[in-house]
Amino acid sequence: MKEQVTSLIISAIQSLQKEGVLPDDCKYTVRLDRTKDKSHGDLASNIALALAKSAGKNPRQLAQLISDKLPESSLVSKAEIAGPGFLNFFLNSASQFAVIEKIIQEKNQFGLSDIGKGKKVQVEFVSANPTGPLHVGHGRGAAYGATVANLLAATGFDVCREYYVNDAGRQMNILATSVWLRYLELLKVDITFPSNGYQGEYVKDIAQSMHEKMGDTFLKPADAIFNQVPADLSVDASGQESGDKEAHIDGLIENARTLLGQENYQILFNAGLNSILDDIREDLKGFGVEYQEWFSERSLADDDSIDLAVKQLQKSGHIYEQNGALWFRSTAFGDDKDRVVVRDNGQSTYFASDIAYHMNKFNRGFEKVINVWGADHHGYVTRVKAALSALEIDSDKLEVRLVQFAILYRGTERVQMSTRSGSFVTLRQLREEVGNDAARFFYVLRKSEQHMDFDLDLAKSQSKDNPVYYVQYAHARICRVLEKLTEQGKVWDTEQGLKSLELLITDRERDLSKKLAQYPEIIEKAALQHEPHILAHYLKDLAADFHTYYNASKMLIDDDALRNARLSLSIAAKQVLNNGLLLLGVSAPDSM
RNA sequence: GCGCCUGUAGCUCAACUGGAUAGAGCAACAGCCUUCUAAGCCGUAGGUUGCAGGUUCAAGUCCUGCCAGGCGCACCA
Repeated sequence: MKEQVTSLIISAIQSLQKEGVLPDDCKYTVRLDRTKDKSHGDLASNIALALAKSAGKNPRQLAQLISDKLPESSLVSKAEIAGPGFLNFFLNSASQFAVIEKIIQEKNQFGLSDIGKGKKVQVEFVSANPTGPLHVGHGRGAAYGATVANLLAATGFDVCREYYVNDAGRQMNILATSVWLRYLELLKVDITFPSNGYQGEYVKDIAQSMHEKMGDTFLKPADAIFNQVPADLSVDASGQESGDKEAHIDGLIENARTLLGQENYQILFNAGLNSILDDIREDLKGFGVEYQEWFSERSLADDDSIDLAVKQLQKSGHIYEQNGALWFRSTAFGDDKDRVVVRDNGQSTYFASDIAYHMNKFNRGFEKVINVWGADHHGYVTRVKAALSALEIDSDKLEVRLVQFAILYRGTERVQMSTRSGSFVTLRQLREEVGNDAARFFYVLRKSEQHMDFDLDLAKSQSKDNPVYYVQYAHARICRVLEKLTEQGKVWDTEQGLKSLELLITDRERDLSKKLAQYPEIIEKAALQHEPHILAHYLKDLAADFHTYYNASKMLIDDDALRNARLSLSIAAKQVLNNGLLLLGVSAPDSM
């Protein structure tokens, strides 16, 4: 509908160009917006304001000229000039209700489009280190990434949802060693658990199952375990600190490796990794988040991708050596300092893996790559983009979305989260407490870069204050009406309903229908801008329009034609609510 | 100190990427249940968009400088 009105404007401008009123070469894009104010009609364009300068006319004058040249159309009942020179279009009522039939025909296809034209897009999200369960911060990234991916798929992009598994590196060694030490505790070895080890209960669980499976295979005496290990951090009675927690844990890792041998160490390492990764997979799946690809960081070392990436940078002269390490000259691409890619001990850094990983992404042919990262990683954006530029990959093809943290509240009380003690609030706890639907909806209710307050009490409450219930309730209400219809021994006569749409004459009916017609544009906008909150807010508004309508007009009335017309409108609303909620990963219940 | 993000009604947030009189929901006040779920609906009130300049027909939105909050500045991942 928008396109058709836009083409009217374009043809008016073209005829003005022919007459020499407007220069032939003037550049313009016709913008046509939905109006906020009903007195401004249904659609408005600022074209006369934008072209006033190149036409050498004042905006209102130009608007009049354009208006005079507008071709006749059955859609538009009138076009008028208003304010500083806006062109306001009023649609006739038949075209306003046409959307109802379209929705009823297209069902769950309504709102889908092919503007993505099958372009390959990757959305990488969550990608939390497999060193412990997902917490509520990851939940926001999960809900955001999954919804963006759904939106892109709905608009015709070829989407790959990917999780980057950090299955290499020091943190994983700390996990493996933590598991081993907990295992040793089960065997009554007298040890003090390191302050920098993973403290969570889940580590003990992994140790327990390791013990059940392997018996005392990994048993070593305490003095060997702590042999030559620097003292751990400790604080004495006067508050004086001594020792070094980092050196302490590194010493323990070293001893674990030598005492256990490569093979046994690897068994422990994999036990920790697999157990936690399985848990993460299961957690995300339960949250309605599915991936096409779980990409292993370790695989990049195993297949020499990292070496290859470094060599390629070397070849193009972006690498230099200093103090025995290899540095990438990222300052040449706007970074504030150069970065090490291979350490003086010959080990490549995490950043080197990241370069190889991003090279790999673009080698797979993605035309657009979206990384969803926690806001604390924003420092990495510049250097990763620098690496892409150095590899002669267009860094604009990479879009990094930084998701801010969510702060949990119970009413007005802030919920403290401490990672230290291992007693953080996990995503699973959140899901159990408020339910998947509320969690998914709340997480995407805010723009991604907005700090967010997540009120647990509100998410659980069954009232209109809670936007999830509010939207779901609208859907359930319509289902209930249909149930009631059946109880009355009647059926919805689709054909009669669609033929009788002109009986829908109230403002509320027109408002609701207008809202429904907006849905495809909303999906498109939310998808292209990668902003799910646009959809969430829209569904809230749609639900509000429906509740208003429901309260004002009774549907199950004796007048067959009007009843079927109203049912058609409501069923269209139900369909759109259903389609929108599906994209958000939220259920559309038949009853509540 | 440098960099990124944020600052909009008492609170939580929008505002179609520069458009018309800045909008919702809570909370406050005032109404609506012999009616398909009152898990809802309808009003009223609430603003110098952190501050100060600038750009233009037009600025919450763009540029500059301040102020406040968050996050980051490793041969860790």
